[in-house]
Amino acid sequence: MQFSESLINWYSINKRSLPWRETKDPYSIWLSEIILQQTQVKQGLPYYEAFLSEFPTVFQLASADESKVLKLWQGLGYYSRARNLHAAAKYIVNELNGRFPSTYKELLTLKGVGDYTASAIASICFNESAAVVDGNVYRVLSRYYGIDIPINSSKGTKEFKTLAQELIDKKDPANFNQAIMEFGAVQCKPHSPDCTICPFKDSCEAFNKNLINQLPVKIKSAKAKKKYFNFLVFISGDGKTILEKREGKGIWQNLYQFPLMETEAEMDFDAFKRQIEAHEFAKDMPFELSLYNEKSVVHKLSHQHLYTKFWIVNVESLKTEGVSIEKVDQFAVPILIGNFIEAFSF
DNA sequence: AAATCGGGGCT
DNA sequence: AGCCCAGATTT
Repeated sequence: MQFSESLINWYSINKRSLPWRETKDPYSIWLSEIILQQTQVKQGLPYYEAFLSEFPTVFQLASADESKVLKLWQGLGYYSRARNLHAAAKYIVNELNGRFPSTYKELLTLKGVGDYTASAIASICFNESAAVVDGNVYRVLSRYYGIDIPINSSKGTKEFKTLAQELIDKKDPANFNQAIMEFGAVQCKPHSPDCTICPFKDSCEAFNKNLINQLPVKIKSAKAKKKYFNFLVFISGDGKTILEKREGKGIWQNLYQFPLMETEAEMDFDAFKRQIEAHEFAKDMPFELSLYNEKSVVHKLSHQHLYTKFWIVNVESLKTEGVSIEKVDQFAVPILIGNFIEAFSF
């Protein structure tokens, strides 16, 4: 039996039961693929259910406000996915009359849809022989064929795509693609896979040369930089606080946060009080400062470690409009802020 | 080619 | 602490 055939056979026996495997509706598949980018099934599953329930078709998604889409996405991370999902939905409804793109090439024109996602939708929904190459596929192919080209080098990206495209079962691209990914997720796991029960143990290069733990090879990324975040949690006498929308570049675009003061180092109470006394907002505005967390909350992102303190600033009244405290939980916020709001409960 | 963009889970 | 996850986009 050929590699592809064995793989599909393995899949038919071992595949997990997942909601997006019960449909070929391109909108549903698209939604699942965007949610699952760099996201484990367990984490993405409740979001998939929530989105499909709130927005059953691309038309409802297109009609929604972005703020609502981001609120539903809250906690999942990589928020450009939500913004691009929404923009693409509007494009499909307004420019394509709601007709979903049906080829790899057309799918690539959607915001947030790259090589992997276009291949996934084209194969699963439209039977196109476009090979997917995700983290699972890199791992399975690099081990089975003993390929040590770094998977995140430009050469590696091309080579693995070419190899996957050669292997794909053109009679059943949908099942081949899902089979190789599922095999990577369930059997050919990153850490200590049980190779003794693997159907490919006889022909797997990495297993037979004892290279399972060396493959795949990946170029290391730079270490995360430390940042020091100080959030000002205003509380006014009439029960309001301040939330600001994050604009421009950087993390958490279009999400809300308490006014942020970033510092070069961790701030203690006296130093921070002096700093904000000198700040614009404090002019003719008496305030009482207290520190919510003496120990910084460390929020770890891929490229930043955020050392965070929440400063409670009690004032009589706000200079700006502000937000009623009971409405705070209607805003989409980073989970770092959301956790604070939940714990503090005003 | 390298950096950026989240958050959770696992070792 | 380091690595991975049904990657895409920008620099």
